[in-house]
Amino acid sequence: MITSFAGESRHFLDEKSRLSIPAKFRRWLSGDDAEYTFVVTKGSDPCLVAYPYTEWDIRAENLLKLDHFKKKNRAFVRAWSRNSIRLKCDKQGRVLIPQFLLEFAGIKKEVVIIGVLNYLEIWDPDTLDQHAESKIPLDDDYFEDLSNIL
Amino acid sequence: MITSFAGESRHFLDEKSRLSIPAKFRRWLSGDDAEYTFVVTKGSDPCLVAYPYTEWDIRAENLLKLDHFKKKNRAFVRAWSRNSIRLKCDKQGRVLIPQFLLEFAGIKKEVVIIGVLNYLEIWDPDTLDQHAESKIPLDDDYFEDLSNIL
DNA sequence: GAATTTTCCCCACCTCTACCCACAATTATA
DNA sequence: TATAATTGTGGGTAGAGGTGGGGAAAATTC
Repeated sequence: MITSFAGESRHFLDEKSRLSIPAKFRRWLSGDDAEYTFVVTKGSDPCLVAYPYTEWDIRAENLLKLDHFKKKNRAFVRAWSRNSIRLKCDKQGRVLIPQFLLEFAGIKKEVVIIGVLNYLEIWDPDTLDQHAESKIPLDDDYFEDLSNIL
Repeated sequence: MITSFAGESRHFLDEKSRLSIPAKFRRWLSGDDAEYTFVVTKGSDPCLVAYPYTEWDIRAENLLKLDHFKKKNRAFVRAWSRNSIRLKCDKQGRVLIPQFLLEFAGIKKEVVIIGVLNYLEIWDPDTLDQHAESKIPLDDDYFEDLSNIL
């Protein structure tokens, strides 16, 4: 069994741009570790993604194996790494998300946090609505592929 | 778990050409060691690279294994070694980077410091933009290869 | 050996972070 | 249902971090 997130919740950035991580997610993110450390980065969709630190670390270890004499690899690792921010909740369970990440996701005040299996997604509500509206067509072929794994 | 750098931050050289190493990177660079010693050298890209001393040492050990009867190897090791400068932060967490290294990276006043897993990169912002813009094409084939390790 | 330059320690200042406390709202428990 | 515990949010404040600059010590040059 994997540690998995589920559900969503709605929050607000406070005056100081701090974001409360919902308590249930917070515990999942950090495991039993009381440090509440995790990694936030840009998602493939216009949202932010938060990994438990252990998840991120596995990826980092793998990227270390890439041949750094190849320019492509250096470029990829650089891009991947510079957007990944290691965050720690304060004693109230809040984190300060860097401005450039908030801007990337178009987050102003209101925020939707979605648990997606082994990571969290952090969305601006409007962006999320639009994104969901532009319904990606899930056709028969797609479900046929899915049926192999579900 | 590895000590790994992530994220980036922006700094300025002060009047005396001193560069503040961001506190979070500083701690990672030097491990538990309070001496804040690390090694800076020319990167493979037009930037400077800073290794924790232990990381640099591993590389040095590996280079020792090269066959020194081969001219190419001697030339490479010589170039690599003469550009590697051991630096120590002052009590304010700043280092004085030699002029020839600043020139190599085209650094004038503003600086971007990027954490890349097991080392730091130090860039001139404009150079970095151009370098990122000249997007090394990361095509589908590339990501297909990547998916094996991520 | 004197003069100049370079390096590095120290102090000062301001900003930003993260701790602390507070409290309302919600959820859990008796 | 009443009470207690947890959670989300607000805001004050101490301290850490980044930057600037004076001046002593060390190194270099003349």
